[in-house]
Amino acid sequence: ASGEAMDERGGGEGLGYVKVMTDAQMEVLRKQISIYATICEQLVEMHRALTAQQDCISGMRLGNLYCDPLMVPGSHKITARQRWTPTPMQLQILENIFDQGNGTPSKQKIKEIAAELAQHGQISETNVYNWFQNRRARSKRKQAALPNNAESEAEADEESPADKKPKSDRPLHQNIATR
Amino acid sequence: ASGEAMDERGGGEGLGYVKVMTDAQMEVLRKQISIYATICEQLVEMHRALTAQQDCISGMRLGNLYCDPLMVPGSHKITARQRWTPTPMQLQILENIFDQGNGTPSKQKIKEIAAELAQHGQISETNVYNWFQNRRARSKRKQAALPNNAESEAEADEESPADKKPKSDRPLHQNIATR
DNA sequence: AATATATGAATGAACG
DNA sequence: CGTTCATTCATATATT
Repeated sequence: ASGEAMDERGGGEGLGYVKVMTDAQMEVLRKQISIYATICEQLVEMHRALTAQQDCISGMRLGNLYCDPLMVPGSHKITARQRWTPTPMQLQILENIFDQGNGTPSKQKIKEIAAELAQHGQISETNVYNWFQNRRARSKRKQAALPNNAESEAEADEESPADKKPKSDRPLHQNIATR
Repeated sequence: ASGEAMDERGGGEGLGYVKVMTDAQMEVLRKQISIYATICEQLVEMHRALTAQQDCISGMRLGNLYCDPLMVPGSHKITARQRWTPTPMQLQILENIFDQGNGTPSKQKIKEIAAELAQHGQISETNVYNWFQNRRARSKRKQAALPNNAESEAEADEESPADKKPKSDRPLHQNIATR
């Protein structure tokens, strides 16, 4: 039970169930991701091609901030946030690194990562450090929190076979233009 | 998708099983899609900005790739996630506990509370944890609001178990430039 | 229905 | 490091 204890949301009725997807639904999602991945790659490439020729339009760089790839998360960059929010691209990269298993990135590593991420948006080494700290802590917490809850009287709420460390599941399409 | 999971694993047993995903897995996918969606949006926008000046480079239009397709309706509606909603009974109990002043329900307490609430409806420890976090944070924020107003703030450690959901101040920052 | 508000959940940063 | 705080996001509910 409590497979993903720290993440499950109570459904509604007291009936203990595991929310699941059918193969068909899964297929839809897979396809969606695939489409996005493809489009992203194409767009990134296209962008490269375009910017490569931007030189001829010397004056028109839109300043230096010419909508650099995936700047600013939610929307456009107009809103100055006080706290850092990783851009999708940054997130992708971070997740990738995290999934590689090498736990606590050394100070040196942090620097490198930050440097790379800086190409995709504003970021500081502290941000990277915090991110890894949080990521790890939360991943851990998720995995815990399921030992005992047999005290639920009369509730046949116990099962959920698929339980594991939620860490190693690779989102089947993780990498795109990680550069 | 040929419907069911009749692929590998010959599963001769008459009971054809359905391959499914847990909530956690689903969440991963959802996030992935979300990220891609965002990246796509930004890339497209970026592309638009660039092509706007492309006139001098006429030959480089790359056709109309614009991933305008059915997806990316601005907000990725791929997977509407539902959230836990406390039953009146659960809410009552939670409020009671909260009003008892013990500001920080330790993990152990959380477990107990969750166990108790489970008798009145589906719930998880995370739900309880979140509830307290939010309750406290919002109670606090409310206090901080309108410091110098004729309204005296009979707040904090009052009782009134059945009381809840007072008026809200003005967050005034919900959505920003949402396209 | 469209908009506004309430509130569960996610998460960057800070604390001990 | 583990835990907590503060802020933000997304969705459920209420209001028009």
